[in-house]
This record gives sequence, structure tokens and C-alpha cells, in this order.
Amino acid sequence: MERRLTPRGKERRRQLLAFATQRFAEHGYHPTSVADIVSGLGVGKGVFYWYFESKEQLMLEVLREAQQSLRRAQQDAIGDEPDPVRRIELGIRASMAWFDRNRSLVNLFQFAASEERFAPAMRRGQEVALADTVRHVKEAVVEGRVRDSDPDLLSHAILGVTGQLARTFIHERNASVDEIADAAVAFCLDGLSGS
Amino acid sequence: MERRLTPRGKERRRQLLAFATQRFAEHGYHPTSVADIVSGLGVGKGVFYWYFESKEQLMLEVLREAQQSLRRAQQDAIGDEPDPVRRIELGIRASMAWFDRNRSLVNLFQFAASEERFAPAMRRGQEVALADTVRHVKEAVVEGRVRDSDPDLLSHAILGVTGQLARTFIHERNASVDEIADAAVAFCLDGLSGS
Amino acid sequence: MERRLTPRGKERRRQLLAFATQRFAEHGYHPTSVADIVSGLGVGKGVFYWYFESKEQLMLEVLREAQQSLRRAQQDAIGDEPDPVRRIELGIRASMAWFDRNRSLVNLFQFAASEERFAPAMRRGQEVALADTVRHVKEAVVEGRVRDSDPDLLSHAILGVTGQLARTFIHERNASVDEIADAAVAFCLDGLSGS
Amino acid sequence: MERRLTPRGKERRRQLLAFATQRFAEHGYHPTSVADIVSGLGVGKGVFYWYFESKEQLMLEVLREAQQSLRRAQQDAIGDEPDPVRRIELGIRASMAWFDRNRSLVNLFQFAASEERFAPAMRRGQEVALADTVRHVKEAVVEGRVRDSDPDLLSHAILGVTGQLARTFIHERNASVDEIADAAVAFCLDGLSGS
DNA sequence: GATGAATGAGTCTTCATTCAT
DNA sequence: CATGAATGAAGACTCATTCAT
Repeated sequence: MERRLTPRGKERRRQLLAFATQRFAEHGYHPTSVADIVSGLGVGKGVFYWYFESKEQLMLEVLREAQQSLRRAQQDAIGDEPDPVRRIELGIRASMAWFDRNRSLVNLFQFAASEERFAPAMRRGQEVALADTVRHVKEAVVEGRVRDSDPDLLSHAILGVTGQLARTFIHERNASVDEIADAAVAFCLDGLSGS
Repeated sequence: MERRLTPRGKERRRQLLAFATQRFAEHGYHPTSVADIVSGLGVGKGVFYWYFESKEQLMLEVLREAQQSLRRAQQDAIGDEPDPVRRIELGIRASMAWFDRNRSLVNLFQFAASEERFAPAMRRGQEVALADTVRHVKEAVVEGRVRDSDPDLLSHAILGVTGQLARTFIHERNASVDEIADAAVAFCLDGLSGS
Repeated sequence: MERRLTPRGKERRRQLLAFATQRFAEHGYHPTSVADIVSGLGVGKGVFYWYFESKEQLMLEVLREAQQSLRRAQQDAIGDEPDPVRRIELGIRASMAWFDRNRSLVNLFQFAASEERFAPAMRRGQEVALADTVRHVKEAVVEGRVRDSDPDLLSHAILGVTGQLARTFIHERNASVDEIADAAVAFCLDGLSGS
Repeated sequence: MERRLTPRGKERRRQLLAFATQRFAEHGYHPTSVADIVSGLGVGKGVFYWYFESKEQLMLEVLREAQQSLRRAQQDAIGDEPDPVRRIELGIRASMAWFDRNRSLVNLFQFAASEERFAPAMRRGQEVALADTVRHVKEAVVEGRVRDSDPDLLSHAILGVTGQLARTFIHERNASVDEIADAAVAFCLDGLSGS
């Protein structure tokens, strides 16, 4: 593999990746056959295997791209904000917005995390994204803005809240992102008790 | 379908359900074939279709049973505790303990939630379990122990924290349940800020 | 695998094996598809995989059976003949007759010997058959009836003569078996020089 | 086809032929794809079909070249030796040496002989090489040095011994060529009986 | 001359489901 | 009730060959 591609080739590859991403996200990995993908693009079956080693490899690439995109969205939102707590908040809001824009990918992430073949890749991706949060949390602890508890645990808790609310209220109920994001932020900062 | 079963028949059915649950949980739904299930029990393929309409129906039943079991564990733990906040805490701890005892089912839940065919069933099950929490939250709000925010959102947030920590730290890292439960409870009650 | 088969099942298996043997022998391994085999028997594709693990395993079984059959023919012909030189002769004649009766298998043997996946099996089978010849040769050497040379080499030479004459004159030119067998025996016993 | 090639074109063609020969010999005809061949040479797929009509034609050419090379080796070794028996011996030794130098081609020959598409070509090639031996044998018969039997049969027997010993002891066991050649010569001249 | 791209029929294999016994 | 047998659509993947550029 590792082909040198002409511009036209690169374009085809992008097409395939994009189309497959959409299909995987909307119909699921298993229900989407390679035949679906190529016929959806109106090309021969061989084209797929010219650009990708296997359906599995393609999926891995889809996941990688999506995770990168999510992370970039978070980083873009955070910018160089100096306040670590504010950075956490911005991260949550950015994630929620991304989830909103990429609703169907949430499902795909969930599936991937549950399947032996893709779980490791998901884990790796999450660890990267998590490391950012951990950094903010640690700084906030130093500043005395957050109680001194295992930053890994705290970060995962944040992630859990964000993910669950996104899944439930955005993906499934079509709610307004901002409200949900507000709720997530509030819960993460103050829990049930409120300030 | 809806057969009247002899005691021996009921036993057979239970066996199939139990074995399938284990297989689905450990290897996944797709990788577990009906042939695996019946040959694992040393019976013919006809047996399966005598007791279950299809693989899909079986899965649905597996999911229903598991969700019931989780819910029962929560209710048993809560008993008739009068303090609503304490009830929330007991619920979290009971869930965490159940996740610990049924590690592999967590994966199955995640898969089921991501697959069109099973997502509705998962949703329904979760709604039932969530209704309990919502009740506790509402009471706590009335008592002024929890800030007055959408109880549905709050409950989902709790669920998100619990689920994420369970998945990450129990299922994947083999951590001690109690510590994780403590962390989940603390986060849910006080968020990042601490009391 | 390793199924317990009903009489009907055993019959089917035999059918498949026999039909596949014929096809492989007449058309070759690669040109014969699993689809050819099952459709030739008028059964569904699944039937094949009910009885055999893979096309490759089937081929291995075909080869094993054929080699066994050849060896049995040799042993039957030799019986308990006391004279070792006569035993060699009987072996050659029996082989030649078998090659005649199973012309197309000769080709299959040749193919199998040339293909990495089947060569080891062929080698093992040949070693078994060769051991017999080696025994006769050794005895004949002891009796002074054959010159004292490496029995392994001598045995292979015998095999080479027999095989080549069979391939050329029986398989390809449809010659009379007995004449060819006479020639092979004469050459093996006396070489070019004659007595 | 039948292109007029520039010197550079001829060189390309030779390269392709040489590389394909090596691949076919080492990995087999079927397992070697056209893509393997061209990518092994770092050229595009079009190149292949510029110089060769098809994979099959290429194989045919590979076989022809190899058979020619073998025959040339035999003729070179024989030179103008007047003694026909000696010529036979020299032919055997030359063949054995060639088989040693081109071990992997032996397999390819065997495969080709077993495949309908290539068998005729193999046969034709062998007939040519055999005609030489037949000539020597006939002369030897006239001189009374070899018993008066069908020269065709005798020649094939010689070829059978040589081929089998080469395949077994050189190709598979890495034995010394000279010893094997000695054994082949001795067997051909005197059979089992010895002089 | 040469390249990368595209084709599509064909390969082996899997598996939920049905059925005769 | 239960079994082993059978079905056949569907799946992922391969590869010789052709073609536009």
C-alpha cells in the first residue's frame, strides 16, 4: 500500500472516505457493505481496494479523522485562554457543538468503542483528547479552583457528562445545543449542589 | 411463538439465554453465531429456533434481562431510604457495583445503543431506570438540597458520569470499585468545585 | 469441525469428495471452484462448508485418499511374496496399473507436488510409499541380488522411472499398460545395459 | 503484438521476463500477480501489457526460455563426444547440474506440466530435448552397447530417473549434485543389478 | 512509451434461517 | 422436542485486463 496518488486519485480517495464516513455513521459499520460504498459512488468494486487495504482499515481511518476533527474543534475554541476553568468550559462547549454538527458520528464512536477491533484506536484517540483536559484540571487544582482529586478521574467525569448529554439530548431529541452545553458546564463545575 | 413450555423446556430456554448472554457480552453480538450458541450447549440448531424467534429477538431479551437486573440492583440498594440525596448516592454505588460484576455487559450495552435495531430497546430501558433518578432529584430539589434545574438533564448527567467512569476504570483498567464509586458520587454531588 | 454424521450425511460427504476428486483431477485445482462442485451436485453452497472446512482441506483429503489407494494397490499386489526383487517388480506393475486406472490423478499429484500448500502432504505420502520399496531393496542387497548402493536413491530412481513412463505413455499417449510396465521393470532391474 | 522495440524497449522486456521468471519459480504462477511483477520493477501496469500480451503468454515465454537454457546446457556438455553412451552420461550430468543451478524452476516445470494451458508447451519442449537422447540411445543400440528396446521408452526412463533424483535430492534436500549425478548415471546404465 | 486509475466478473467463505426425519 | 442437513443471499476481497491522460 502507500500509493503515490495523482490529484485525481487523491480526490477519489477523499470521496470514498467521505461517503463511507457518512454511511457508517448513518447506517452503521456492519450494515454498510463495500458494495454499498462503491455503488453509491458509481464506481467499480476494485476502486475501493485501490485506495484502501480493507474495510477495517478504512473504518480506522474514518475514526482517526473524526477524532482529529473533534480535537481540533476543541483546541480552536480554547485558543490561548489563560483561565484553566474557562478552558474546561470552552472545551465542553466546543465538544457539544461538534457533536451537534456531527450527530451521526456519535453513534459510530459508540459502536467503535464497543467492538474489539476498533476499541484500541478509540482508546488511543480519547487519551489524546483527554490529556488536554487533564492539563487544564491540574492547573486549576494548583490555582485552588478545583478540589484536589485525581485529575484523570475528574476529566473522565467531565467527558462522561458531555458525552451522555450530547447523545441523549442532541442526537436523540434534537434539543438546543446551547442549553445542553450550559447544563453540562454547570453540572461539571458545581455538580448537583450548585454553587 | 409464545409457547407453553414444560419445566424442562423452561430450563433449556434459560440455558440458552444465559449462554448467549455470556457469548454476546464477551465476544460481541455479530461475532457470535447461532451455531456457536447451540454447539456450545451441545444441542442441535433446531433447539434455538424452538425457543427463540430469531437471533435478534434473543438479543433483545438478553438486553431486557440485563437492564432489569441492573435496575433491581439499584432498587435493592436504595431500599426505603428516606433521604433523596442519599438515594442518589446509593443508586450510583449500586450501579457501579453492578457494572463491576457484569463488566462485559457494559460493552454489550454500548454496542446495542449504537445499533439501530437495538437502540430503541436500550432507550426504553434507560428511561425506566432514569425515571427513578429523576424522582430522587425532584424530591431533593423540593427539599432545597439540589439546585433547581431540569431534573432530566441532571439525571442524565449523573448517569453519564457513572457510566463513563465504570467503562474506563472498571472495564478497562481493573480499578477498585469503591474508589471509583466515591469519585463518581463526589463529582455528581459537588462537581469540580468541591463542597 | 469433526462432525458426527448421519448415514445420509456420510453419503453426501462421499459424494462431494468423489465429485471434487474427479473435477480436480480433470480440470485442475484452481480452475475448479467450490461453486462448480456444489452446483455439479445440485446442492446449495453451504453444503460444502458443512462437510469441509475449506477448499484447501478438501484437496488435502483428496490427495490423502488417492495416495492411500495407490499404496493399498501396491501392497495387495505384493501380498506376501518372499522374493524381494520380485516384490519390487510387482510394486512397479501395480503402480503402473493404478496410474492407468486413475490417469487424471497423476496430473493432480504433479500439481500438488508443485504447490507450496500441498507439497508437504505429497512428500509425506511419498515417503510412506517409498519406505516399502526401500525395505525390498535392502533385503535384495543383503541377498546380493542388488548392488550395494544407497537404497533411498535406488528407490527414488525406480519411482522416477515408473512415474515418468506412466505420465508419458499412459496419461498422454494411451499406450498399453503391460508393455510400459515391462519396460519399466526391465529398465529398473538392468538399466540400459541389459542383463 | 510483435512490436519493433528500441534497444531500451528490449532491455525492459528482458527485465520483465527475468523478474517474472524468478517470481514464478519462487512463489508459483498463480500466487504471482501481474501487479507483483510490475511493482517489483517499479513500473506502471501499462508497461506489462505493452511488452506482453497476457500473463499466460509471458509464462509460456518463461517456460520456453528455461527449456532452451536446459537444452543448451546439455548440448554444451556433450560437445562432439563420439561415444554415445558417454554422451548419455554427460547429458544426465549436465541436466543434474542445471537443475541444481535452477532449483526453483524445477517446481515451475512440474506445475506447468500439470496445467492444461501449459502442458502442451512443456510436452513440445520435452520432445525436443528427448530427441537428442533418443539419438544417442539409437546409436548405442547399433553399437550393441545398449539392449535393443524402444529408444523412446529408454530415453524417457532416463529422464524419469534424472528428474526424480533432482527433485528429491537437490531441490528438497540440498544434497551434493555430483553424488546424485553418479547415482543417476549408474542406475541408468546398469539398473539395480549393477554391471 | 508509460502511468495510475478503473473495471467487474469471479473467488472463497459465512450465517441466519428452514426443514425432513 | 430435537437433530443434522440444507439453503442461498450476502460478504469481503482479488486480479487480469483495459483505458484516459
